[in-house]
Amino acid sequence: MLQPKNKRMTRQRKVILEELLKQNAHPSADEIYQMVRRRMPRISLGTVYRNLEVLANMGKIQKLELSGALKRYDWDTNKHYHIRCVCCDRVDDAPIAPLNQLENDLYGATVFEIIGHNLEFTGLCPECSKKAAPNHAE
Amino acid sequence: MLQPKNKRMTRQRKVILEELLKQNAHPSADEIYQMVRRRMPRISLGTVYRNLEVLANMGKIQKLELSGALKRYDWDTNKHYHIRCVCCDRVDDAPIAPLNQLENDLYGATVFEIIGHNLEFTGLCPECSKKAAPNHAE
DNA sequence: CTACATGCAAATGCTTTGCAACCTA
DNA sequence: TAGGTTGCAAAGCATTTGCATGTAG
Repeated sequence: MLQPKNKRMTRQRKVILEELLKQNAHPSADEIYQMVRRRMPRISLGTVYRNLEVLANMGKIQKLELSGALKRYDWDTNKHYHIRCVCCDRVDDAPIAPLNQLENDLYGATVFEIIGHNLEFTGLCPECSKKAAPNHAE
Repeated sequence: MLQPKNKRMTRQRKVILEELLKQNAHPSADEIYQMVRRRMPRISLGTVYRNLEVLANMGKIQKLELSGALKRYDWDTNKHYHIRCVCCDRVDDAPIAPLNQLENDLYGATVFEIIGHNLEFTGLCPECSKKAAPNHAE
């Protein structure tokens, strides 16, 4: 949580960011570790975790607050929602605009000082949908 | 995940449910364990986890899919949203009606078969709000 | 009776951290 | 050169699981 203020752009930091930028998916820390490892075999998982945290704090990437067990990372720092497959945990962007007025609806109705909100859809991706209903009479 | 079909109402199961029903908050498994332990000192944490899972599958309670590290449990099985304090992790119900039309907006726009959605607000509870801005000139 | 449950302890899996060596600005 | 950073390994923590014993129906 406590981090130095003066951040360096180390080789590791740069490669982690580069690899994440290539992704359309929303990889987990370990998946990013596997990708980075192809270019830097000696990098450690701990370094990946530390750098993802730093990059998120720098605002260069977004740490997704999703309901699954693993944390996931997104190079797209714009506000947007996600949809997660309940079966295989695949995460896509949800094609829906941000609900900007939502937080106003809560204003005055709660004792909390509202900071933000997060919306997540759950569903079945095409692959798992097929698997779940193999004898589905269309 | 795989569970027997014929569920029994054991002493442990009953006490866990009773204690959860008393709560206005949304306790974690360990918090429930602590509460139940006062009445059944020899109950194990594993039993609490197993029973919370069973009770959720029976539809008697709700397992919250929130973004925090811990899973939380709610006796209110009706669809509703929550607001979480980013500072102390306190979770309250969000005073806002379910957005039933939301999933329709996605229909046809995604390759996913939509199952549901979850909306979570983040904010500061009154206590943490005070702590965060002690010299706030109102 | 017997299939389901429990208590206990060990195992799991993701994430964090202490530390000495190593770089980057 | 100083302070941030790394690799490695160990620790942390929530949650799950194997197994022998106990119990509800």
